[in-house]
Amino acid sequence: MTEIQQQTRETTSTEQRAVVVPEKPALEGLETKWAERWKAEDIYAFDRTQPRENVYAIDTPPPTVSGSLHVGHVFSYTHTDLVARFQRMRGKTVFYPMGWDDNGLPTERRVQNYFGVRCDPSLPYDPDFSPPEKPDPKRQLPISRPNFVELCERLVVQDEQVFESLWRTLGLSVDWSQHYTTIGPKAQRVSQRAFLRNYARGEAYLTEAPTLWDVTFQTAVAQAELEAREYAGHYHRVAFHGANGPVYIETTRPELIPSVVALIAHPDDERYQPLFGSTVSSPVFGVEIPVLAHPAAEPDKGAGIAMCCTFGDLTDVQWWRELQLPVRTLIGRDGRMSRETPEWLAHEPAAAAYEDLKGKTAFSAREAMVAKLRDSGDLDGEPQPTMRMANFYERGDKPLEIVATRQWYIRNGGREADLRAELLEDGARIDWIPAHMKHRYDNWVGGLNGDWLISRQRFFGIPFPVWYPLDDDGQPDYDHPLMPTEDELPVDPSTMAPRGYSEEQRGRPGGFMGDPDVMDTWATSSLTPHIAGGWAEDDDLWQRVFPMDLCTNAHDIIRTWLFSRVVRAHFENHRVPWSHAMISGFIVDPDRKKMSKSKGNAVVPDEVLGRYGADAVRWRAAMARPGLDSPFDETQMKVGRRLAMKVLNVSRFVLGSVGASRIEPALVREPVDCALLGALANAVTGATEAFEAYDYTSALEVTERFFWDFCDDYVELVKERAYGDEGDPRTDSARATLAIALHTVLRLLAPFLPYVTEEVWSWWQEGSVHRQPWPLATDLGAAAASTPQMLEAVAAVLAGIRGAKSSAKVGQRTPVESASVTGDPGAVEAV
RNA sequence: GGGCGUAUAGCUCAGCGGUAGAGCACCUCCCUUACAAGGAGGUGGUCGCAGGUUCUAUCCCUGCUGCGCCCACCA
Repeated sequence: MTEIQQQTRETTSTEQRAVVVPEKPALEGLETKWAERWKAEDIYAFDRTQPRENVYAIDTPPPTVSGSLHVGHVFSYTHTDLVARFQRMRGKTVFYPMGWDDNGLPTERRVQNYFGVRCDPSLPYDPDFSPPEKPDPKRQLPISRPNFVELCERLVVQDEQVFESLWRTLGLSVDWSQHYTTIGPKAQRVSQRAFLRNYARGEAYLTEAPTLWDVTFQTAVAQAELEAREYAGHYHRVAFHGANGPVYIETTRPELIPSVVALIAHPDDERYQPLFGSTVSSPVFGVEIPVLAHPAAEPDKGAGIAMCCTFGDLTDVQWWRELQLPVRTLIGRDGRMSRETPEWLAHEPAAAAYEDLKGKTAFSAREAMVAKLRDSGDLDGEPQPTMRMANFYERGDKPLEIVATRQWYIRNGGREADLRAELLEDGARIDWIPAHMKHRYDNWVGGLNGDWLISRQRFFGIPFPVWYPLDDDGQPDYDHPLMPTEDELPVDPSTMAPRGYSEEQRGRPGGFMGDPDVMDTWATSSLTPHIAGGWAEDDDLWQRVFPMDLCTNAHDIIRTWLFSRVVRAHFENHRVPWSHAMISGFIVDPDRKKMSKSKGNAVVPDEVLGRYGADAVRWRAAMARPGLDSPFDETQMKVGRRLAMKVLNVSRFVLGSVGASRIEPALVREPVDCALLGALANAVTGATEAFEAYDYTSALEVTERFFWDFCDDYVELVKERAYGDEGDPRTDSARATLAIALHTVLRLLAPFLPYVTEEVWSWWQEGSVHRQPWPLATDLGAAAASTPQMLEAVAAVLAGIRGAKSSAKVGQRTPVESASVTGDPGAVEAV
């Protein structure tokens, strides 16, 4: 326990102060009242003078501020907060920063829609620009990149205020002075510094390679951002012409026939063995192409022989690489067929046939191609409709193309068995909650098929701190990039010149060009421990918070955020960035479908918080165990609200009617009182053990069980005795027990119901309940060693009497004339 | 196709070797001096299916089925 808290403990347990209980206690208004007080008094401030062993550090996912939050977010952030509050009361100073993920494509899209603009990097900066009064989403106004970035920065500030306000209302015990953004100067410095170090150590590299490409956003996309979706298409049975007759292949993408580089079948496939080594000519175009063998060809798929194009899919990439085939790219970055006739189609009849395909989208090129195949008689039968899975960018709505482009990568084990094994070992060093979530990590790392692509052809992001020298012809030399020193960071190569060059040399032969790309947002958010923890900038802080104790995120971003942080810390710090990973499930709709704004089934947090109050929503969140999906059900919020109301009312009774009795365990003498404290001691122990194992749900259940029994049975039972005269040992015992139980149970409930517990605490205690020490069974005195059996027996008698009254259909106030209690506590008869 | 999880009262979930528990919902009663956005009492289950281990299985093992998620799947 820290010194601070030891002092607090003495203060609260000895001081007697006036008890002020409101006439009509209510939940309404508690959020505003206490959120303001917590902010003003800095209740959740991190104490950076504490040594590492007294620190509990949390890495929290920075929410995408341009998105919208739904109750799922509210629940999982609450889970983190439960742990934070428990650890704080256990005596740790909690490092609990909040970040906003505000860079990247989601922000760009929101700016486009919000202001009705689009970025055109060819335009010059307009210092007097102001966005259109009435945005027309159909006619987006083209603006310069600097103007566009200004709008992004303006909008995220607005969005971040909304988010912060929601988190404060929810009662997250974040230290807001530690907050960061993924586009801010600190994030820029950290991202660029880490990148420079990755580059210097050979972990980051630039290369030209086939890349998954989104034609809508015109940017490269990483493996982690893929989503396989069903996509309707047709199988086309198409004839290639060999020396001994036609060879039929089946394809869903006939528009790629002009870029075919080989036909490929399995080496053991007897049907095609005679053709291996020969050539066939492509339909319509008459291009001679080889027939080759490769084990990745599947004999039972389609015709068993596939056309390999550069590039139709990832198998094509594999064949191209392993069989050293030429590149015949036709689909460009805009998703359209090349407007130039490529050299391999320069001869007739290919050149004439290609004229009709030039500049067409993949879709219309397909139609044109099918018509040509019909004309030439190379289409066998009619196209057969089929549903297949295709790769999409998770934010896009057109299937990805594969385009050869120059991109920055960070090694992640996708190409190296040794590194992959090390990263799997890292996963095993993390304590996963729940444990089975480690499988997700292992599956992902084990299934990587390439390094991590971090460059994006977008505008609002952290630029690569890189320039390229231009040779005498003005061509960039990508093999000798120019880098800044770390103390120059952050840099923007689009507005700054590299050392030794002047701005006039930009784009000139013998001069330089800036790298035009930005980093993907994961390349920044993979460094959240470093950004928040002051890596390489505030070493004193860094030493106190890293490695962190806990990372929390939902299971869908194990493959992205969690894994990428492991990669960066592996290279930079040679260790895992946190000891524990607590994985949240989703909040799903009543049909168990994932909530999402696009499906229209997302529940807006403000409404729920307004209707039931933050404590009730937090209570419901706490009922969802780590890793388990939980259906949203509003009726359950009422239960949380009822608990919060009960806390107010029973506290009002204990403190108001009975008086602020002393918290003196020595006064507790009566057997029933001792039994109550015994039950409380069990609850304290149970809740503590559960919380230490990150099982906040069980901690709540144990606490609630005690609390309801306390209210329903014990309080009813001792009312009369508690109303007695002070000085009567029986009365004093009852009152002390009530006070001790309330004093303890408020602290047990504080992580779950921060508002109502704080409110009640303020009626009779100094300071914030959230800075109090977590209760210990040993604080309850000798009486707490009693077993709760006596209480259970009495409760059973009470239940028997109540049952008898209920059967007799009389009010519970009705006096009992006689009751007989036998050794079997269940057998109670009342008249 | 591979992996992971899950299957218990109408709903949400706990239990995990000794013939079933909670909350909600439902029914009944009670406006009781902490509490009607309450209180009290009660109804309700061959614990997915089929085998196996065991004196005993909801719980352990095997197989199957349903559901969910992740991955793979563009010929």
